[in-house]
Amino acid sequence: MIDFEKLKTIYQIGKDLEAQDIYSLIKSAKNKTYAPSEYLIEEGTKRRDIFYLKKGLIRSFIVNEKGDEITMGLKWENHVVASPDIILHGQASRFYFQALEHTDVLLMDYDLLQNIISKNPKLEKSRKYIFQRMLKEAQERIESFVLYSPEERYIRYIESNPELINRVPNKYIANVLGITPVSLSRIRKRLATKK
Amino acid sequence: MIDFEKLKTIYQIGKDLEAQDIYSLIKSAKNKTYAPSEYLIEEGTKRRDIFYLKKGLIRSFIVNEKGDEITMGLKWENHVVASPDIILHGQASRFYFQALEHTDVLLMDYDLLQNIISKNPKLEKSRKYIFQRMLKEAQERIESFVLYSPEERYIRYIESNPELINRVPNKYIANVLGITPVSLSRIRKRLATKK
DNA sequence: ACTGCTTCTTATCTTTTGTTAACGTCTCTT
DNA sequence: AAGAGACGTTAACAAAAGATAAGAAGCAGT
Repeated sequence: MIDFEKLKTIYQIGKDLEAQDIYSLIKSAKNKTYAPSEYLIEEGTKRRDIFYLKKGLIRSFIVNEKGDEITMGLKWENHVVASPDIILHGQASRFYFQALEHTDVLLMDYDLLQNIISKNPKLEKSRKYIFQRMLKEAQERIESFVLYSPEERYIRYIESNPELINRVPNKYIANVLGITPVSLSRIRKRLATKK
Repeated sequence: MIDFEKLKTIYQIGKDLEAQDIYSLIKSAKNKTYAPSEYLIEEGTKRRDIFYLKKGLIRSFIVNEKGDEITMGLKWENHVVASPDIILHGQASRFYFQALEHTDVLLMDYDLLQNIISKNPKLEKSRKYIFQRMLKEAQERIESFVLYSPEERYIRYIESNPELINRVPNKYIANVLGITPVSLSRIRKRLATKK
């Protein structure tokens, strides 16, 4: 039976695909849904899943020595999500990936995906595109840490992601910016009184 | 005439290549040498060069509104160097890339390289490998900003790159860590007196 | 509607960082 | 050999951030 939902998503990810390529992907990808607070990936997992976010919001966090949860990243619609520990290092994930909203994903095994891509040259363009986009995001984030103060970082973050402030608790945003929630609260007050 | 130096380097980058692939790369790649303080890439450039560092040390920096040079990154042997503005954003480079030591590189046009890779499926493995390595590096750097204090960041940086401290002025390392040279000097003193 | 929990803010205090400037040391140049 | 720069350190002060705790506001669940 044809899963039109899935087909639509895959078609959006990899344009210019041939029927055979699309079929390969559909066969191995799975739709899945997560309720708020459910985990896509838990700490210690080695399952090499990679997720494409169709709808919803995911936070990744790590539990430090003190037992505090530190939010590393926030991802939403059209982002690709995977644990860098598993995919890039081949280790068990130190991170949790948790849905903050009702979240719809398309997921598949990373190695299987890479195999399919390697056997379907047309897909290489998509792989290159996704890697480049991830690198671009990472690069920009590093820049923000090196070049800007926490206050400037916050201004830039909400300016480039204005929808987020209504979807995510500030304490998570503080972590992403590399500061404490208390400090973010003070920054917000400074900015409010300046204007 | 055969350039054995070049051949050797290319062979190290892309293992399992066929003769035709190697020939494609050799034909388009160029060896180049830079003296200390020479620029590989200058601000404003759009030349889509990508460099493989055979020997030497490169710092990338940006000049901010105050006119200060902020060092964004340091790269040395076996790293791949390119301007993210040019390669990932298609814009003119905001960064300078400057040799700090006598530096030997293999360079080629990025688009040409991508073309060659696309036409030589065997090379896809190398592309994937390089992208993954760059992502891994970026990911780890972001982690260090989110999870650790400047002091911890410094300790980790010199522990994982012990050779660097003797090759690079501290003021550049301070920038890379997202702090001022004065602050790094204080951190170094704190660490020295602790022990 | 009430209770409990989470989030955000505010306050206080300590620690760290940024800023600016001065000083010693070292290197390179002339 | 003298002078100029570059680099690292130190000092002094202001500004910001971390840590901890307490209170207010909002939300969820019963």
